[in-house]
Amino acid sequence: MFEAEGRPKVIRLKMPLEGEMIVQDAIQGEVRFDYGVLQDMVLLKADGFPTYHLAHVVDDHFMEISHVIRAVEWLSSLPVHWQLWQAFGWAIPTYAHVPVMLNPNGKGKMSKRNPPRDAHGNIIPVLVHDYIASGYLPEAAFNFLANNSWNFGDDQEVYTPQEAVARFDLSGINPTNAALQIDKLDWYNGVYIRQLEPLDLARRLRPFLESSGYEVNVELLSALTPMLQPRLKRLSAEEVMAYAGFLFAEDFPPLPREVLLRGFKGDTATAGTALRSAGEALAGLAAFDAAQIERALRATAEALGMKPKEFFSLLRNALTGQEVTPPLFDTLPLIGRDESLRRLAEAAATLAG
RNA sequence: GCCCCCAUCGUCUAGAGGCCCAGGACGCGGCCCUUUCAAGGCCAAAACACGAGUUCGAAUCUCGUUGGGGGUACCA
Repeated sequence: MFEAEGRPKVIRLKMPLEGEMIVQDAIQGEVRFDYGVLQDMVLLKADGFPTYHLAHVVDDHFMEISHVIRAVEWLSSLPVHWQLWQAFGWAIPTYAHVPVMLNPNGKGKMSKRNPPRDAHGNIIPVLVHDYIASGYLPEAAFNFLANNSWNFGDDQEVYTPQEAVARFDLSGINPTNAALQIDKLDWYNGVYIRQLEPLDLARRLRPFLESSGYEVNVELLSALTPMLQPRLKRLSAEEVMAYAGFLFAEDFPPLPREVLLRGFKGDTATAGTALRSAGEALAGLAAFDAAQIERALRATAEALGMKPKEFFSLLRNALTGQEVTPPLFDTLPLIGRDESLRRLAEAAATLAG
């Protein structure tokens, strides 16, 4: 009669009206549902296409799927699927409903539709791809994720996928929903960055610098990378520049007095003397390498009766213009002897004038 | 509303009745190292949601409450 009237029709799965259904889940254990509250779900829509429920069971049967692993939000539809398997008379695969990832603040599940935000209101990435683009190493992301709702055991936090696979078992998954702790991802990332071969790190850093518009001198980057390695939290031009921007600047214009004297408590004349003395010491070196530079500069500081801290902060100001840099002994060779001497002389001149 | 799942430090977790006045990690605080920043080392603070049971004994078992999450579509 419906058809005669031209009305659309669907095909539903008839569920028992009463009784209790017991399903098995590898993580949640035995779950019970009253048939009374379960609906007759649509299997074929009016347009003739199957719903997920039908497609899932039919597809997975013919694809010989052994384990269905999905998030707990699917647990509610498990009875329908269970009933379908039984209706078809097919063997039911192992179901495992894993906990969902909660937003970092623990409120609501992670979703790209409503991305979480940090304390500053910035969007926190949701897609794995976005994490990679944000400078997180795949190996760090894996390790971090693996430690959510599961753990390696033996109080070991850092491990490889191979090690994890060897130990992993569905029954070891903690059914509790877990909030993502981005701070810990940052820590993992640092751990993995430090484990990289320096040249590998340099290679991975390069595209991030280039996409930010920096021209990369491969030799310089390779020499710089070991200094960056213990300091970087992520692969990002921003972090690299925070430490070594002075090596990437187009030119190095004269620095104002307040920059040159930043953090220095002594008088200007003393500062000027220190810079000139450092220049003289460096000029006389047989080789411009870290070991010789360190020996010469420490001797100079001692001769001047200055504490290393005040002496080196003056040099850092004059040579880099930055408050934070990798250790000077290592970075000076990257600046080069001539340019280093030029910067020291220029700074001394500024202070004298 | 109804149904389902979950519940240990701020966060991720260890813990499957006595080994726990609860262990590890991140973060936080302090100290050491130190030319700045990191890294590294050491120390500290920090939790069994609550209430009833069961038991000689409960973070571990049961029930309830509260809280959180999810589902209630001709979406996945």
